[in-house]
Amino acid sequence: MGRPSAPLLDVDRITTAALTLVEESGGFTMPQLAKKLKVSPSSLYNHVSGRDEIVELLRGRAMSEVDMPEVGAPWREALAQIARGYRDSYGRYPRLIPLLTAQAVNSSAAFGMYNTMARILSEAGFVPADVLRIITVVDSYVLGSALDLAAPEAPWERSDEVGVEFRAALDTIAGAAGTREARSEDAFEFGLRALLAGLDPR
Amino acid sequence: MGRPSAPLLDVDRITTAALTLVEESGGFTMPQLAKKLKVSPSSLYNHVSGRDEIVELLRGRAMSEVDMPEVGAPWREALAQIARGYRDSYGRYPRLIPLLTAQAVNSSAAFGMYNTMARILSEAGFVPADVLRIITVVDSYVLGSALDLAAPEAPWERSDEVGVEFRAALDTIAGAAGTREARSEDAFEFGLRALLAGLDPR
DNA sequence: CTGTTAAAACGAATGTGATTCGTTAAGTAT
DNA sequence: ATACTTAACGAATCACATTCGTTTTAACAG
Repeated sequence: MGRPSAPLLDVDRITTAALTLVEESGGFTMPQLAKKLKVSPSSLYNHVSGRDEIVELLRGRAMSEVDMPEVGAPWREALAQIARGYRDSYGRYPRLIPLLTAQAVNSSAAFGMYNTMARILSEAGFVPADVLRIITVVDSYVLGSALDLAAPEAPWERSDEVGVEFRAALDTIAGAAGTREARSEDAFEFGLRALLAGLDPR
Repeated sequence: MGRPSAPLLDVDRITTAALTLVEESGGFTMPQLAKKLKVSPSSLYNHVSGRDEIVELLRGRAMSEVDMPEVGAPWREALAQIARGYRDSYGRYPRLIPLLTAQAVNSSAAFGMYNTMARILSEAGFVPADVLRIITVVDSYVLGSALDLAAPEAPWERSDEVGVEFRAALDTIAGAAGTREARSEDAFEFGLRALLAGLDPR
């Protein structure tokens, strides 16, 4: 067939198609991707180095949409805003998360976030060792919450093996009609508040 | 060759070999597993339904080693102990974690933990809705921390793109000679304390 | 223009992985 | 003994990631 007059592919189209596939089916393969793009699998390698690079592109796509707080805001608010934005950027594409956790982070988009958090915490009066701890903790909590959001269903969806206290807790969600997604967000917000409340520059 | 006089395989041996492979190489494939067991790949299917079941067996192996606090302990202590044990059970096999996050939870080992947490929190005076929130939050935090532990290296191991405050924070770990593993645990402990400090039965 | 180079598609081929199936031989119950 | 089940094997199938050689054409230098 030879080279087409107008290019059929570019990195952006590949990324978008991959993201669509992930959202639809929870994953993607090179043949699937090629099919969606009406192209043969090997053609993809003219634009990306391989499957791993596509995963990194997806990470970049998800992370790009985090916005930073304005300077001067109270540190708890600022930190909460970053954490929320970070978590939401994952929440937009829940099924993407398991793919991202399987591979080492390479996106530079994360750096801006780490830097901003470090500045906020330093100005709040935390010592450098605690700054690093808190960044790690927030990072872990956000990632864990994202995984919770991505879980196809809560593991406790089976009525046996559940004790009375747990049952009482589960009954509260049976009444209130909230989606699993909404409950995940509610829990995230609750935990974030608790975490921030428990921090203190001494 | 036909059936051997003594069975070469059983579920336990398969699980152990798979765990060894994961620890050694970060993953396992059916052929690798068969080779390690000196058996042909297809023989494995006489004992397990497939690869996914082996992953679930690995989860069970990791989770089985969490011990529960004695009754009557202060709720913060009890909760902290569970969270630590939960996290340590992952920490024993760090390279296992990415495999587990890629698949839905099916292990009943987690139930005992959820039930115990529900009991502790109820007795501490938390309302059912908050009990569920806290269980979710702790679950997320532990899983996220486990992922942090499993990460091959912190994403900020590149000197460019790092702001001054962040650099100051990073310098604190350059001096003190601690392993990445130790730092991860330190951060986990720090965050756990903050989280529990921020909780209150009202 | 014209000739060369590089880009972008393709199809074929390779290697690996998961899984299934038919066969065989050894244990086990009747 | 006979029949059934268990647990191994090897061959075969199917999907996937990736590489390579080929082809067509766009872009560019003279």
